[in-house]
Amino acid sequence: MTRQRAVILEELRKVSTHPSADEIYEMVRKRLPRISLGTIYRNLEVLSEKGDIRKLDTGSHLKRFDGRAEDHYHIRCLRCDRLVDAFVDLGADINRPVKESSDFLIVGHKLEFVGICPQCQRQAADSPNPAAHAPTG
Amino acid sequence: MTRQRAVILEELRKVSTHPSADEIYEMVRKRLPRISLGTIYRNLEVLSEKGDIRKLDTGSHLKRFDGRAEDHYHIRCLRCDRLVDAFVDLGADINRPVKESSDFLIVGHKLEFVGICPQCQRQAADSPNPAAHAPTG
DNA sequence: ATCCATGCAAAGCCTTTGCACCCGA
DNA sequence: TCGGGTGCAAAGGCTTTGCATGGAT
Repeated sequence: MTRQRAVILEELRKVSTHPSADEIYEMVRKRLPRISLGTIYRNLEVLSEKGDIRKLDTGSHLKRFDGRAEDHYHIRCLRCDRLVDAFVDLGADINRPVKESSDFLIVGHKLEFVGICPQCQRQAADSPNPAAHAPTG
Repeated sequence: MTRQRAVILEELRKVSTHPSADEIYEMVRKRLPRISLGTIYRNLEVLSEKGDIRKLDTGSHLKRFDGRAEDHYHIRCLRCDRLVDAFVDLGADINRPVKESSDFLIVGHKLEFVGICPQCQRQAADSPNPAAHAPTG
């Protein structure tokens, strides 16, 4: 665990904004001005493989990272792309119907809720936006 | 609806493999040898905005397209990235717990199941692979 | 002394975009 | 004639990678 890796992990754990690699780069650079983007990417990869953090590749093309390693879902704002944690209990084993009807060996699922965040709901009063999409996955 | 757009739609509807833009390019090129990748991308965008097809941006970095426009989920193979349809009924409104506990205006969700496809399960006997990831979203 | 991680920069991959041409209305 | 769609090629955004240096054991 190099200093770079430690700082990346620390900074990521400080926030709940699920920053992108580039945003993490900016955060870390304040403490380690000479760090490179490549190092950021390499360490984010290592940390997520170790299970210390999570790489979120659902949704947009831009990958986001989560300092919370325990299982939980996220809600994404369709307007501003804000991503927040959602610690909800869905009440049942969501995989079961698929396990029963498919010949795949199901090991899990990726689920992300989409909606409009409170901030954007307020703004929506001013400038309404062109609707949104439902289940896709 | 230009000839190019029509052929793209036709070819996409012929298959159930959820091809990428590049794969669609190769498919369409057999019928329209002079078509360009740019046209493929532009038309896939238009078609998915019209609701004729679906753009699948869950999972990998590579976008896939689905000729079936009606709501359904997918299962992705962790080993070979194969993507198959899963027309399952989850039995309950998956959004409800989130609607109740979040201040977002929930409009839907993206869900993708992950597992090992039958083909890869067989191969796994020969060369076991390094585990897999569970819920991420 | 060795080995791995770093910094730097270049390359890579997928996708988007500018622009002139062409085709159909 | 007009306007949008096309082909082509270049640019773009994010991520990965090669290589020599550098720090730690």
